[in-house]
Amino acid sequence: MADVDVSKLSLPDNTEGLPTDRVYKSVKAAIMKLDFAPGATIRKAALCDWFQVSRSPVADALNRLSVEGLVDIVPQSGTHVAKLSMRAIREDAFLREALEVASARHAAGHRSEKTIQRLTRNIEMQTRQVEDADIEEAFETDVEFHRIIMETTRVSRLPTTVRTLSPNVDRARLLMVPAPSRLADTIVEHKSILDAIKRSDGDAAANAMRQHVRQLVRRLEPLEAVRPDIFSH
Amino acid sequence: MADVDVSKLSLPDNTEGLPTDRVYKSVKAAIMKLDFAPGATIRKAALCDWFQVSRSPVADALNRLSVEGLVDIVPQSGTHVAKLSMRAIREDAFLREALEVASARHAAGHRSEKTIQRLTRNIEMQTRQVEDADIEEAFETDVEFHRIIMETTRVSRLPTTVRTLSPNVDRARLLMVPAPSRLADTIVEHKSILDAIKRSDGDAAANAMRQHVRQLVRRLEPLEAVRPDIFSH
DNA sequence: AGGTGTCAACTAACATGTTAGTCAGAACAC
DNA sequence: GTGTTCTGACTAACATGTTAGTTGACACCT
Repeated sequence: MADVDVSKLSLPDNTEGLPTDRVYKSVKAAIMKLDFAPGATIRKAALCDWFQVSRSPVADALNRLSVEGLVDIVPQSGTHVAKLSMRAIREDAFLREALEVASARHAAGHRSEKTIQRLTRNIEMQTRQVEDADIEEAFETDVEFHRIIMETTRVSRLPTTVRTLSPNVDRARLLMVPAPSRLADTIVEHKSILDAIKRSDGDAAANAMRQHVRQLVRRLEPLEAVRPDIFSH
Repeated sequence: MADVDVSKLSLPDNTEGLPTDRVYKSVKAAIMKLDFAPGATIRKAALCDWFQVSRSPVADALNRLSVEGLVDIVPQSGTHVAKLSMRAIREDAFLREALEVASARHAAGHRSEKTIQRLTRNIEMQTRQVEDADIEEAFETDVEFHRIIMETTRVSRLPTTVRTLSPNVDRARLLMVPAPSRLADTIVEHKSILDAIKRSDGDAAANAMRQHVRQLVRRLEPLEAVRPDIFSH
């Protein structure tokens, strides 16, 4: 498999923070943005050259990514960007669904005026952004909607945990062409989640969130056939 | 804070596997069994002596444990066993509940005769073990009950993920004196979970599992007052 | 006595030399 | 042409020397 293109890495000259963290964040971002193709070989020496650091911080950073499942390190052989697989995506999606649904149920059981206000405004904002075809911003507002709900749980690491547990869902999502009709559907689904939270109806909030999250993986299913090069069976 | 007692580590002479893995597994086990007291200082040099390896594998192993939240590495200063905190326990418990509940719902929606048979036998076995006061074995059978349900999801890493996401729940659990009456309650709760799965009633299975899992954290709440030495507030 | 500055000891992070395992390809046998 | 063996280049893992940041204790000043 071809090598990754280190020139796609960000912050090569930024010298702030610990070298290990710089390499970790930079490589992780490249993998999550698909700038590093799934299956490609990562050459540690190339990273050492690029960041102008020794092998230690590079090895440490890749070890961390290995724990998260973003790279595969074959002992005494080589390091590769983890391939996508429909199995991994479905597994990730199960974990994400579990945590998102539990968060929605919690939000309904512990609703506050403040939260409802934030969610209401969020939906209004996204509605406007979709009308104006601001796809990029609408996407970010969508993520924010989920973050607001997760924050009600007071589990501070929840947003990070969800992303860490389901990296393949996020990577695969980038391969989809964003259908405008889907954005409208998203808003409808968000509204029904908010409605359930307003009524303090935990079951309804959980069900609405479950339906919402399942739309994503449902739309990811066809990807494997379209891009077999970056999928491992 | 006092240093950890390296002599409590297992397998000092076992020379199989990669050094990094040996150190990692050994130290992790010591932390999870509370052989390494929460808050105690881990001296890397002592680990090097104990395992007869250089600083590299020790540092790598502790980095992995740091990512999992089991040790706190203070840059250029020192490494400590993560303290317990009721906040961390509640956060862990939320994640565990979310995943266990989702698993139970899935089991009810995808029930097979084989699974029902295994769960039925598991409950019978635990009933006998409780009658015979085989506390240790009953505990293991309890864990197995949850594992069977998680296996229905086909998410192979689920049992590992649950444990990795909630280490503080497992550590705190060791501090409790096992009340015999609790074991009897456990069996009743397992039965109601199994009943719901038999009926393919996802909502009921989820609710039963939620009630069951919440018993644990409810019983952990008083611990902070009893053992303030290993809790950080 | 209480607060402050300095310094020495200790620590993790980083650099680099060394070891051993892996793999692709060449050479060879059939 | 096909399958096998060998070999050399490449890799991650490990050992060890070096650097720089933190901490706590002690002396010193107020």
